[in-house]
Amino acid sequence: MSVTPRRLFADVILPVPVPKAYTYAIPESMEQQVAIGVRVVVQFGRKKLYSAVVVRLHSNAPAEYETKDIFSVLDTSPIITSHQLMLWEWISSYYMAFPGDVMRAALPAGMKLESETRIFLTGENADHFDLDEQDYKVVQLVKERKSTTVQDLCKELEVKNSMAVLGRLIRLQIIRLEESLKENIKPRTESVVVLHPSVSNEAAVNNLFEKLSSAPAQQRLLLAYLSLSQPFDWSNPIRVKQKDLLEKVQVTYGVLKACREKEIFLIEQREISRIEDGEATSFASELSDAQQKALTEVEAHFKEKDVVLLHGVTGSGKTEIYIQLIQKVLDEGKQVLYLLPEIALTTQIINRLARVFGDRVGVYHSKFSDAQRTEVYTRMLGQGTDAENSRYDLILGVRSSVFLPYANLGLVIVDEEHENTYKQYDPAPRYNARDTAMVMANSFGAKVLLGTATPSIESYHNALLGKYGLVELLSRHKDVALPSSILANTIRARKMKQMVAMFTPQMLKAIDEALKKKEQVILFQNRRGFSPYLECSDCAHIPRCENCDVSLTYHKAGHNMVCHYCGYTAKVPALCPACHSTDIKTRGFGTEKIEEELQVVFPEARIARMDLDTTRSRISYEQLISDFEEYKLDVLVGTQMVTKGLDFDKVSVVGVLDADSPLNFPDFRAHERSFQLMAQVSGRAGRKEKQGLVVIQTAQPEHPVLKFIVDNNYIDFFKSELHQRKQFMYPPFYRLIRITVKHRDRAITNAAAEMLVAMLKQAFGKRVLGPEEPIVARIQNFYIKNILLKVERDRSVARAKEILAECIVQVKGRDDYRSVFFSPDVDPY
DNA sequence: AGCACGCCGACT
DNA sequence: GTCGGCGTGCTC
Repeated sequence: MSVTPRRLFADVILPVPVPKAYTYAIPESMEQQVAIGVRVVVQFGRKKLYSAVVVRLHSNAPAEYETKDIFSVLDTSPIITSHQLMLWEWISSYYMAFPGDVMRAALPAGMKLESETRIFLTGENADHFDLDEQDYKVVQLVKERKSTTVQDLCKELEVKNSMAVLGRLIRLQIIRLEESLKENIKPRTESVVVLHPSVSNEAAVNNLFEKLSSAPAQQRLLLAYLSLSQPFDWSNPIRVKQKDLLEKVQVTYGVLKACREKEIFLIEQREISRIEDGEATSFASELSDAQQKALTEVEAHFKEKDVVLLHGVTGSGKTEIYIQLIQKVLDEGKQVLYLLPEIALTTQIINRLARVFGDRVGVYHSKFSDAQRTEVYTRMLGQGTDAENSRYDLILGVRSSVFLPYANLGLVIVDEEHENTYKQYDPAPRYNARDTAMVMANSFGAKVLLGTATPSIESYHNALLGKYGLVELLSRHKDVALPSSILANTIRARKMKQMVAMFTPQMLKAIDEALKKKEQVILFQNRRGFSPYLECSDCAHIPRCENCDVSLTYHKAGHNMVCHYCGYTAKVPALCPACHSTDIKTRGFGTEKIEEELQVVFPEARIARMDLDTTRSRISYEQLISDFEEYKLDVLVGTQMVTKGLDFDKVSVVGVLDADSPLNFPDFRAHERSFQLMAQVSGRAGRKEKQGLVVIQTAQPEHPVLKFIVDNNYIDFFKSELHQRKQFMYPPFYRLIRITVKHRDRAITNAAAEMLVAMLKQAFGKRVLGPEEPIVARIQNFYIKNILLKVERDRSVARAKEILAECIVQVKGRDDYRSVFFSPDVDPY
């Protein structure tokens, strides 16, 4: 009778798009280290090693397959918390994404170690075992180069079972694996100065002063140190930055060095964050009566409700209210997450919060390097080197910061709650950070504040239903008047031949008057559908992308044509490829064209353009903004970007060049988006004592949405929109799932989409829409069809998703549809 | 995702 | 006759 040894198994999430966790055996030597939330290295497939995250431990040996052993363990303590794992699971099931996709989105690249796994000799055991020829060869190879990567080693070995050899050597602890980060994160340090321990009381200092009578520079240094390190505490002398000290005394490093040698000072290295941190210098400013009232209301709602919607018009000073709330939560010893959309996370707001909260603020921005993001992550785990001080209490971040390892979250602020950039689209998981943050908050029992000037229909509806608390702040701060808006009829102006380029007389008059008064102007052009393209004047040929069904966008810089979907670039042809005419002209108008035409009309004006092309780097973006702030520019022409969170005092006129394209966008959110867009741009007009003017150019001045915008009437807009949503079965009454069908062959795409629709209709009837051809029906040589599934709010969405998943499996089961891609997008934007 | 296996075209 | 194209299926 033999007793089989109890073997432990670990289910792990791999960073690959497979539908579930995989089970690996835990070698006895690793039993102590393997825990839920630690990363392990495992072999997956024939020769690939991955770092995976342990999500479950058990002792049920799987019957249907052989388990492989875990190769090695990477962490000594979990780097994923239980809250995070819960969140991963929720995202994976709610957004129908693979766990591996969630893992990829959740961890900064530095912790994913798809980077390079390196092999090292442990320097032990090599002589203690009888190694066969292959083992020996591996050991020799590793020895020769000190360390090597798994990939290189396998290439060189030219044996089939090299993974098995590696595994054996690891188990014998002859070699070990280590994840080397591509970008090695060295802590940044600074020099700090502190009194030498021998100078431990006032008498010692006085004594020193006398000794230094012949060294006035050193005396001054000592004096400056004492004044910089106020309030002084002998038992715990304060460390002063070397840089500050030397600057104050205006002496060179040599003087300080002399002091160190005389054992007056110690110079130490202190690890600092890569993120600029300031001391907390200013306190939150006083709230106005309206702000104070709103704050009180928010807090009152929080007593009963978990989520509060703060509807505050632009310029009403929501940020001050946030600061007060953050302060209170931090005082309770809890953490705060302040979510902002990508474009709104500017240095303006970062600096403002850093001034109030100092180095308790961590910033998580996609434009920061991976090293910086990894640092924020590890500090949140409390694994920074300076442990007690290191944990951030306030995270200021974009979408992906919902994935950080919070320990005791108390409050989440979602600023610009309505922003569609909170929804990730491109790589799965297609999650909405606002909704995900609410789930995360819920697991901590934390409160959520949604702030916006133009609430999303969903959120406002929830507020009116009483699910969220609602606080309205509808007057601007410091009694600044809301701007007045006028509609400029482009059809009539065109008929009467009053248009100058793309400008109506009203628009020109407004710009002219502003310029004369030395005030600034912002012109907004919705990018979508109006990028400049080329057209042959003789045969009307339009250059198109080879891989996608779109016309190529003309870029003046470089004189080339670019596809905005796949990046395909081509030089502008000298002759029309269709008719060999030389008369090729640009059509449509983008910001570039507007800037050009405007310069012709107002040759004196200093005009700049702000769009994707001019703001590729963070520096150029900030440069533009500061130039505009410092009044080095008169007019800023821009896309979406100019609508977000920028506060300029001298802007008196805002022009919307084309209100029609967003209004006519074929999508159920077109009206909502238009309202938000125009309300946001309008909000840029008229700060301080002056009322601003907004000029909206449109071909349909009777459009009801434009009426609501001109009247600044959100409530009635909301009511009318809600009515439509109900009638046409859209959110918030129905949940949407959009399924994108993709294949290289148009006929197969269409047939597979039709088949899926037919199957879905059996289960969902008329709640299935499509298949529809998207605006761009071919991207990178894949033909695309969309299917829309509507699910009632009170129906089980989970069940609907199950049915959908089953249907997809069945369609993919058909021989000819095997290679068709189906990607579901839950709550699409 | 990555990799192997497998079945069809242009080469020694 | 093979080398290699990428379509398909599997990975604990």
